[in-house]
Amino acid sequence: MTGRAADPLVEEIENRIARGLLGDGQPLPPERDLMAEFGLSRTVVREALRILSSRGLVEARPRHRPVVRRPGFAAAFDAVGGVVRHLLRDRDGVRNLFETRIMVEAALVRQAAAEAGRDDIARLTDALAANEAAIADSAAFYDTDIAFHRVLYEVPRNPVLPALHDAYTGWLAPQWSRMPHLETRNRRNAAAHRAIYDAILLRDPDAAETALRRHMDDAWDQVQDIVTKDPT
Amino acid sequence: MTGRAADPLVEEIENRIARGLLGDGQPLPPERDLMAEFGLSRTVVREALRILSSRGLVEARPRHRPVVRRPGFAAAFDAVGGVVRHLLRDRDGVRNLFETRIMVEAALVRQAAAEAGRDDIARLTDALAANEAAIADSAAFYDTDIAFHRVLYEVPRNPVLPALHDAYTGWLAPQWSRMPHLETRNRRNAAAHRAIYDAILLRDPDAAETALRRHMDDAWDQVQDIVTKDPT
DNA sequence: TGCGCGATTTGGTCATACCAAAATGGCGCC
DNA sequence: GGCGCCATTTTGGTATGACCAAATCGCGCA
Repeated sequence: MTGRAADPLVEEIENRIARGLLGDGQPLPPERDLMAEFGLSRTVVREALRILSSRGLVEARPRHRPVVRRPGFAAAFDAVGGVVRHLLRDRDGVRNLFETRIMVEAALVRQAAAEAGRDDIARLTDALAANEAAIADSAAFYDTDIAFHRVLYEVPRNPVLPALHDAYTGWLAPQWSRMPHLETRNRRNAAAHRAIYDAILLRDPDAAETALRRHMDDAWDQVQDIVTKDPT
Repeated sequence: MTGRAADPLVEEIENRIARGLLGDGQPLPPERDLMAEFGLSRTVVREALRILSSRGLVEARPRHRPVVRRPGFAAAFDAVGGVVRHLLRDRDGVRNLFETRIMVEAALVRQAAAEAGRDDIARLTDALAANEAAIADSAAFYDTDIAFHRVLYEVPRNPVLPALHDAYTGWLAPQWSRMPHLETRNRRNAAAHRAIYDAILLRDPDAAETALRRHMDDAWDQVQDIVTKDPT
């Protein structure tokens, strides 16, 4: 395919990570050792490290030894961060992404309404209580708001979904943080959360989806005018 | 944050691309020009180019000038390809990813049943007809199968979704291609497509979702035993 | 006008050197 | 004897310069 000299090294390290020879959190061998072992120049070794880093297999903080990361789906979403932030420069990009989030969460609340277990309900209850208790404190409200939504992503027990939630919130945070945080807003959002919660308790997927969509559309209205007057 | 010397250069090129100074498909200036313009060593310039490449902003084929690519959401999914392929090495990874696909497509068929327009229906009709006409030809059936599903991703008019579909099919293709292609299977799958199609025509989201889930679960059964005995 | 071949450009790799930050290890102090 | 501080070593980041091979460009020829 490519024919890069770094490819064999990349592949070898990938294999070692997959086999567990290089465990999670363990530092990679020094670059000079790698060039000795593979007979490659440092240029190529560093090239390989950068590729591994961009794939999320290795975490390369500036002046530190690269650290092995057995990648999870979170690493995957990390890898797209750069592009996505680019796509969020215009309002359409933000809207498109947010629409997919609405779609996903609509599916999630339907699923929660249909098959949430006892423990899922319990965690939803706790998250909602924490959220309502934080209405007066906008910073805390923001956190508990996110936490409430996150519980929805945890219900299906699929590790892709919590990672997706983290990605969504991380990407959209810059937009949302510019939204004015008012107690009346908080109260409104907490009420929306409760509506979703109630519908799930009632095992009513349609009502849950309706409540979720109302909530998300409302949230969109809150930020829309702000996103519009984006500089740059 | 990082303090890399390459960062200013990366940022500058990102800005030029965002501003349109560097148009889509246009080759980037030669590395030697960039080092002259920014007073950086070629090492750093190449580092910057690799970063841009990993972000999908430039397409760097091995021996060619890097080409500017105004990134779309497709580029984003491209960027994750490496990690995802890693995560698909074990059966759980495949299952987790496929489950998200089921969830997304379930949401899509619901939406299609609820609000597909005349043209959407027309394209679904055509795609289904093409699929049924290809039952005897497994290669063609595979293509038209994908095309039928793709129409579902196009209904919401959100560019993220077709890109997601391409990503799904690309990632899962290695697993699916090892599945035996039999005419009886094709007939079964085509029938499932028709069931989904009928439910959409009837404007019945619940029936559409049920048909879709049945179809996808069936598809999973077809590959499950194959995925299991993955050699690595 | 179109094509082919050679000169030039340009990306890929290598070798070396130097710097600064990080890791290391030993020394002295408590 | 244990713990923290400092000098040494290790190691990643960057700069230079050179060479090769492929890609590109341009000139001349048919």
